[in-house]
Amino acid sequence: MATGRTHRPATRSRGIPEATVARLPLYLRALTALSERSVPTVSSEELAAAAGVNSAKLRKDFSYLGSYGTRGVGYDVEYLVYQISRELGLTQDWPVVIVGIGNLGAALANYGGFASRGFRVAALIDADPSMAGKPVAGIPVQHSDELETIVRENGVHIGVIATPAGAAQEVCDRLVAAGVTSILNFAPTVLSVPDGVDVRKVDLSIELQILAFHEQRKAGEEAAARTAAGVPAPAATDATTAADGAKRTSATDQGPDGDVPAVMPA
Amino acid sequence: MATGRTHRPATRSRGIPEATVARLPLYLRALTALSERSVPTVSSEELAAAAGVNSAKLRKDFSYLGSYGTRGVGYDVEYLVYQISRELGLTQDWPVVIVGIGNLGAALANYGGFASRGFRVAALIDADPSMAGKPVAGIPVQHSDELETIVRENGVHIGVIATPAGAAQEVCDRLVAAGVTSILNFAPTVLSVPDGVDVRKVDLSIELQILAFHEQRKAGEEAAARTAAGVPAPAATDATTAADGAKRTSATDQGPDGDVPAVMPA
DNA sequence: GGTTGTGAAACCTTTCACAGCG
DNA sequence: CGCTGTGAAAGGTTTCACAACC
Repeated sequence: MATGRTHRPATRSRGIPEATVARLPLYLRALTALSERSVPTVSSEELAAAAGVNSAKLRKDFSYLGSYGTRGVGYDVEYLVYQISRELGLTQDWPVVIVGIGNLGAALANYGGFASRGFRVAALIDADPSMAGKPVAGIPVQHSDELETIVRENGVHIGVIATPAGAAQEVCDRLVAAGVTSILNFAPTVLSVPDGVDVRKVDLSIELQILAFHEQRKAGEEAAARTAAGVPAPAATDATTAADGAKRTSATDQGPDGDVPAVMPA
Repeated sequence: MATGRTHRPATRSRGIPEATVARLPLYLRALTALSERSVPTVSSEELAAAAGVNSAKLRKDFSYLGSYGTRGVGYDVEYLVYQISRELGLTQDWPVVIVGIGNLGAALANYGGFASRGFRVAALIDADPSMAGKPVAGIPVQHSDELETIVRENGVHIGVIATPAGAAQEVCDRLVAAGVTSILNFAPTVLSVPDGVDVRKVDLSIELQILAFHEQRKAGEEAAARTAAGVPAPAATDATTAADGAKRTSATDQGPDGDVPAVMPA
């Protein structure tokens, strides 16, 4: 594993596990909802249910941030919102550029969740000259020629790539050269980036394929469960998958778990 | 852990770890590209580079599927494509419905990656009556009233939710009631589903927040590294900072790592 | 009473390193 | 020789369960 840094020699204090970091936004969302309903405090149990994780995990996660709760009472909603926001770096606002304004790019530009958190869409960029000037989500699209200028002048550190696969690497290179150090990639490609640049990848078809795997397994199980010595069907795996809680109909662990996109210090 | 079913006589073999399952689509994509270039065989090293993981991991992953390689040579591309496709359940085709045809829904409908794998968009559904009949990606949008009928008549097991947050739970309930057992959720909500239904969640703003966390940390490190006794900045982490990795510009481990969306047995 | 915070155990994932085979 | 396949070690994550505290 060539990976340059990543390792970080044990980073004492403030050594928040990746798995925990990935869940903080989930807690933040749940807390924000509570805050809007003016709920003053929550127990780990309640908050965990709202965020779709279990309470032991949530308490452990919070323990990495510090001791922000009160025994016998719970957590102060407002205070926690602030602490988590600060930890995630959302108390400042991050200018973001979106490159590739097709349907997906437009969807991203219109997505309210950005502005509500510490993100601001600084510019929309597309290679198609006929798009230039056209407003999307109230922001005029700019031509790729401007990419470097835009990134530099706005001090953009985070870029979103929503171009076709073929254009992604070049866009990535230009973003990085202009100063971007974090990239959210929606194109179905593995991006090469220099050391020190983080890439996260979101891939629709990969998510579906993972679902298909489990779906197939369900079908196999059904068949196998009733057929004892049945067909040479795709061998019903262990189980792991589904089934876990009682017959409850509440979400129990929807959040992060263990896969797909991830930060990679390049 | 109230383990509902799970029992199953321990069905040995075929116990593929979740982390591995999440990477199979990555390998498949890389292999498909090689296949298109008519490359007959690959070594674990080459394939790993193309998929953005390291070779030891890749070999371990493949070892769960069986021994499909040849020592001293590598893996047969076509054969591996087939084996992985089969393992993921992509040799059959999965009808999928997309609910909520806004920008995101349209982007999904237009996304080529679906059809190319074993997925077929069986229907597009939206609650807005004025959308009804309008073709998106060549498929006419149908009104939500038809949801149950569409799901049943097409034998749909996988549903994609791209509605606003407020509508997601209701849509989810209806999909599940009609027979859907796997859901890909793009709405920023935690969905409640009965036991046995898998949910995967893709959340744009969460991905950005995770990037922001690392971005912030980078800034903190820089400041701290040069300031020894500097400002009371957000507590600078350790700081492996400066030069340490090679100057390589290749991606090393972009793929899955350990967070975000995941299957959740409900 | 109730609920947090946390060591310790259990579990899962990645990485190492090399035996085994073509 | 080269490369796979895999035990074993290392590291990370989740869960347990209970002491500490309000």
